[in-house]
Amino acid sequence: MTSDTARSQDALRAAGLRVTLPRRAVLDSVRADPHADVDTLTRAARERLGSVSVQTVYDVLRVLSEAGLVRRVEPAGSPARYEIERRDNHHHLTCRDCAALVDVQCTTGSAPCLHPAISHGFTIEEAEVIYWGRCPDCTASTDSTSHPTRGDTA
Amino acid sequence: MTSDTARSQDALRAAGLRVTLPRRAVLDSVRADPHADVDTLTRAARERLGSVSVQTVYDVLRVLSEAGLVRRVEPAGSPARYEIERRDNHHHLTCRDCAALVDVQCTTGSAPCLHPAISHGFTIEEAEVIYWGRCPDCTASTDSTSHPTRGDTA
DNA sequence: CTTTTTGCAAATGATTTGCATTAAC
DNA sequence: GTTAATGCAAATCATTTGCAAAAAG
Repeated sequence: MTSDTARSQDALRAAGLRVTLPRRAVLDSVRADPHADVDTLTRAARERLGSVSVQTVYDVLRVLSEAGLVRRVEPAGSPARYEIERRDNHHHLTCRDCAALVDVQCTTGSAPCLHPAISHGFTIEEAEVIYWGRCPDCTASTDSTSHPTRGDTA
Repeated sequence: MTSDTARSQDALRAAGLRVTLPRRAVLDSVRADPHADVDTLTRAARERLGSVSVQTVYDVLRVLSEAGLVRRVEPAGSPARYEIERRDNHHHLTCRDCAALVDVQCTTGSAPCLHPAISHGFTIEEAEVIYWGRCPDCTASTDSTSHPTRGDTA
């Protein structure tokens, strides 16, 4: 028990973030329940703390995501879910009906592949690939310069 | 002009859908402006029709998506965008700053690949892969039987 | 003429914002 | 002591729902 909390504390320190009870509780909760959504994480954090506001959980998750401690998974049509960032290039398998979400580790090394090593019994209908990055304009204006208003569509 | 509208009319008929002015207008608009969002499509459809309600555009897009005529692209953090379904296994490149969205055609045939043939000048940070399908439970209960409430998390 | 589609208004639900209070460093 | 984090309420924004009126087959 203490070990997990200590681990979270170390992770926060290592990331240069202030160590607070809500941050430790949320990070512990993400570790304890991978793929939990904000609502679930709020309840889990409350069990550890007594009380935390939903907005604080949102704030903590945003900070942890930006710091690279957690990864936000946001399949279209269901609320965002969170997992500990493992930097292992794993992907996700999700159910169109019940929104179940499981990890998939690819066989082909670093490149995503169409047939995941373990399909977990899922019937796979589609592999959705989205490459995230910066467009030429935003890459150019990345340092401090103002970039095109978020929301513009190309 | 007439050719596009006729094409949409044929596509609707072929899909077994009723042909209505809003449906033709929205389908034409998607063809004319790939990756447009609901708001943009509503304005475009209004230019063609005089008036359509936003809710109708939503309804039409849902119907067209279900019929396989259009494909919904929903990168996390920006409103859904739509394109004509081409069934060509192409993927998307999106900008974290301005949400620009462009198509990517992979070189490796049917399997998604990490380095898109044409990067369009984007700085690529991450390849997000989500496999869509049905989990074992939902696969089992696919025919008429009720399935687990949408929203359950695994 | 029967079924589907449209339009409107209101509801929903996840997420963000602004600001005063409190806690970390 | 300063700066940053929390809590609360209210706002936002995309999207859905319910139901009456209109149009398609």
